[in-house]
Amino acid sequence: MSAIRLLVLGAVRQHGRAHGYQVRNDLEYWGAHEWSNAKPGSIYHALKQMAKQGMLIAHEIAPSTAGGPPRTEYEITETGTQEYFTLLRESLTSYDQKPDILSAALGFVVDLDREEALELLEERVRVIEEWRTAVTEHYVPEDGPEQLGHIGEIMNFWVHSADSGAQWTRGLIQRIKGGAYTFAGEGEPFVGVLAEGEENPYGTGETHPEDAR
Amino acid sequence: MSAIRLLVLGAVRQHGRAHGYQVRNDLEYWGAHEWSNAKPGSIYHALKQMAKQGMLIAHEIAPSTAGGPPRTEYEITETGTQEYFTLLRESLTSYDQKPDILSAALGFVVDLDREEALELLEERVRVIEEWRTAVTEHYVPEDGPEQLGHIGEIMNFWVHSADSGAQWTRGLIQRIKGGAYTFAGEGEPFVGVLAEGEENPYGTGETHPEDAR
DNA sequence: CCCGCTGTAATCAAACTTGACTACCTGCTT
DNA sequence: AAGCAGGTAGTCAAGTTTGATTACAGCGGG
Repeated sequence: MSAIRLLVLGAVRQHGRAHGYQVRNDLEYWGAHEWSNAKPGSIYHALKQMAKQGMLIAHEIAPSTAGGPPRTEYEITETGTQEYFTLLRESLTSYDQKPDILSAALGFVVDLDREEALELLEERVRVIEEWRTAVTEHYVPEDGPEQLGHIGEIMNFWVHSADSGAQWTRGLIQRIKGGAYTFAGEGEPFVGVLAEGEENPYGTGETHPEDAR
Repeated sequence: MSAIRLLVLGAVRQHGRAHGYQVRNDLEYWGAHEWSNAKPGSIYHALKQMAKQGMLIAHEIAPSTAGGPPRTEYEITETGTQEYFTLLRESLTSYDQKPDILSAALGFVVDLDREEALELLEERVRVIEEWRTAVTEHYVPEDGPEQLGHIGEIMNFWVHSADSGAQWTRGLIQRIKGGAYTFAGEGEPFVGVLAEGEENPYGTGETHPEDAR
């Protein structure tokens, strides 16, 4: 699974109704073009695909107030909302060491209630720990890890990343337990989207260092 | 860039001459199907593509000794070798927080000489540190990170990962400085491929825990 | 002897991703 | 008044990835 569907569903949902360019702009605002595959092509493709699959309804809109070709607005359906929460929960608990999935989920974690978020994150820690045990048990030869030579460094790297990920998750759990952030049903939600016309301080301006791949 | 080209080039190079299934088997032996997109389709596609681009030469082979359709053996060219080392150096120094690239490069790091490997890894640490500085400076609003709300956790996560990655790299540098592993030109290289007929202890047997996405 | 099972080897369609490109309008300049 | 820079909105072809499926050979049991 890639992060794009979760990102797009989440963006549309926060707006209630959004066209492609709005979604694209939100994702840029969140920095998603830096750490995920949220490029225009992928976004429009995801919108069309999910409309075809009944997660979004496409509304054709008259040639737009401000320039450009006729645009399509999308609205999330019941199926789409279910899919959204399924993806969100999955992304928070699963450990596939692709950081874009977790990043995307973090952006939406407050759509859950505080208690569920904590449960999912604790599950995440458990999953990472299990993964760690299984990997070390399964991949270390009986006659010691020296057998692996430098190949062992790959495993070493995975395990290090897993430990670091688990530690970070524990920190997040503490912050959430400590009352940080506003979760579902706790009053005025934090608004993470740009209103129509609001300027985007993090738009694709000067090149960011990450571009130096 | 994805890890697949580096993996495939490296595998072919170690064999001298290899057909798709051999490459596929090596990658499985290295656990690459767990942490990268090294699925059959991608491997065969990469072989064909790189043959078209002159990095590999394809030799049609008679219908094979042991079952299956006629197979094609691939041999790396001079261009392919250059590309291999370019990719390898890039993968060691770049920081794109996609762990599969680094993992792949780790598997081949001993194809460089010890001194160059150290230089590249030190460069990697520098790149990560620069990235960290740039990101924190660029993405933290003037009026403090609290402005970001829970969205700030995404950045927090990136930064934590970057720090962890830098720390791990420093550890690796120490181990290599301390004389670990056998690098290019230091005698008998470590053999990380399966000989024809050798059984693969890490083949796709029982499900690994990572499959629980 | 032939049927299904396993292992070897590769292909294919469908989905996804990428990066460049089109098209249109507004406002500012010359 | 022409033109062009810049913002808005989206499309497209080419390339890549995925997961399922095909094709063939050898082997063992009934």
